[in-house]
Amino acid sequence: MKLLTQLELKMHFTESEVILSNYILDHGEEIINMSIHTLAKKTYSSPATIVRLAKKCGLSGFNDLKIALAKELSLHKSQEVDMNFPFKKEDDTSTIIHNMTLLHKETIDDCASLLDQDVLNQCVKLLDDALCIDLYGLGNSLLAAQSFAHNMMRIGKQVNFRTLGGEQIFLARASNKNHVAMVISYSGETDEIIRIVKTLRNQHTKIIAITSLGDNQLSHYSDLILHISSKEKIFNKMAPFASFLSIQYVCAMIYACYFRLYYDQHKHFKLHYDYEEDLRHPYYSPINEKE
Amino acid sequence: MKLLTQLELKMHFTESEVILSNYILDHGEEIINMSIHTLAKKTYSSPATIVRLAKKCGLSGFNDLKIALAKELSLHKSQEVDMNFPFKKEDDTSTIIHNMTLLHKETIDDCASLLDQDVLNQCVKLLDDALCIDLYGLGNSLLAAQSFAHNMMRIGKQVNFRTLGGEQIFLARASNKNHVAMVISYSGETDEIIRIVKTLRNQHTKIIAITSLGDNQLSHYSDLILHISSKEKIFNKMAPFASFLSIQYVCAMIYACYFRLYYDQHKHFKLHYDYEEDLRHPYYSPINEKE
DNA sequence: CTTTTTATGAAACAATATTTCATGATATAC
DNA sequence: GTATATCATGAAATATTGTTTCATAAAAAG
Repeated sequence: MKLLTQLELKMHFTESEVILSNYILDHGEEIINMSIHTLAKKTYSSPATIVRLAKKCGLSGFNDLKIALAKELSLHKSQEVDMNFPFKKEDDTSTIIHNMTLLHKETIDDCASLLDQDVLNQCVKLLDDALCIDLYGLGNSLLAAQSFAHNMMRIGKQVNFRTLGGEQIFLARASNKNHVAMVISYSGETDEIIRIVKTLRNQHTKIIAITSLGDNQLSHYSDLILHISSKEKIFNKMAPFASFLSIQYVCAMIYACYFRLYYDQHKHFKLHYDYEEDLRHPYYSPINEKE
Repeated sequence: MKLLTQLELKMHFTESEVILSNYILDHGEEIINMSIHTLAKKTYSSPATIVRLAKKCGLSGFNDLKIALAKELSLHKSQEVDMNFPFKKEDDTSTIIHNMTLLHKETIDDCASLLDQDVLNQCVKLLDDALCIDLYGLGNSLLAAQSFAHNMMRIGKQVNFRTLGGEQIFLARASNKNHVAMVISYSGETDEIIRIVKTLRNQHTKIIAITSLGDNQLSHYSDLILHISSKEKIFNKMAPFASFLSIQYVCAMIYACYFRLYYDQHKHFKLHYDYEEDLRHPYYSPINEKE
């Protein structure tokens, strides 16, 4: 049986053992860095009593108890983080890192469960057939999708986007039925984005939306919809970590599935992680070149 | 940093420490029930060497090492994905999603274990004291850090960067001892980056490097070094997913810790996830305005 | 009221961990 | 090439920490 469970049950515990077990339950992490004599003093008992308790719990001694405690406490740490308040003012660096790491992993899990395989396959098909792929989005949304554009271009598929404010509408006006537009917007209700989507519709451009769950105008005008995590509220108090990561994740999945179509063609390419190699040797090595 | 990670990395380890660390990695659970003298005998070393290794890993001694080991081993190991070949040509969409999701989560775990709390705290202190923060990096590296710049600027801290090719060197030349430069480069050996870092040194600019593990020129010239996962090889066959995510993760941690410093000042701000709200109402609500 | 059982901690003891220090190896300076 | 400094290392001394013994006192049983 688990140590912590036994300490809670206090089966056949004597008076001083009850005091001791309560102290251990209340001061878990501290005990681990305490000597048996210190703990004896704090609980107004003795080393002998502590060792007796440890043995009563099926352990060989106090050090064994410490290790059992360390193991169980490392598992017991709660695994839920509030996406809108990942940490408090009083939290120390270690807690912040822990919570922010969890937030990242939770976001990924969340996005994975929202990802519709069929829609993803249809998106990849659409992108493959497209003459031109155009990205639309504001601020962080477009930023998160830019690495997707870079990746696609590396394997020879053109992806266009405009970063200058207000210029995306011109890209939309210049598109046609052979284009596929990827429109990224969390709310799916921003005026500028809706204006763009309406324009795209007029041009008969195919539209893939990456947006949060629920009905919104963007979804209404789109051919295919890929959902991203909506646990992070629109008015996040800190920063749009989850939103950024979600978009990036969905784009990575699209890319991966697209890549598979041309796996043999590209698997021998030397693709450098951050363009540094590309900057040294601006052109990719040809497909048939030896590695 | 996690103990097991450090034992694997063997940074600045001596010969006998390497033997010892390998033995510990191979005999995890056994070590926990072993005395320091027994372990010394098994590894043909001495108690002194073991204590030295423990201290080198930031622990107080052998018992502390045992506890750290117990904690880390109790956390079950997740499935492993080859970061350089996350999926095969024959894999179906569901497998690709599964593997790519794991790759993302593994990368985050990996980065979390590589993150040095003390260095992070020092970075935040440096950034807080800085008159100006400048970002340097090529391609994806800079892209991944741009959302950091946006987040920082939202809470009133100026962060500069240049995206036009070759222009970053001018930013470096214009910096001085009151500036802090964040230089992001996976290899830490790209000519352009080294040229920039040397310039920054001449200008007495403080340098924070975000780079992969191991000695590289960038690390050599930097004041503080934050490491990112190096499991993804430089010549990744598919796309620099892990590299991009790693940089973004480290930047998110810096931002979160920086944010804490001014928690009260900013917690009532309405920070929108993707600038859409900002575009509607270009100016933040003042601090004292009711929510 | 005595005897037995039980709980308990002080202290002696044992084990385990840490530090010191001498040694030899290696690198660096002269 | 030699002198000097630096480093890695383990034996031994030392310190710390954990365990056991045992005397005592209180409670329960006879």
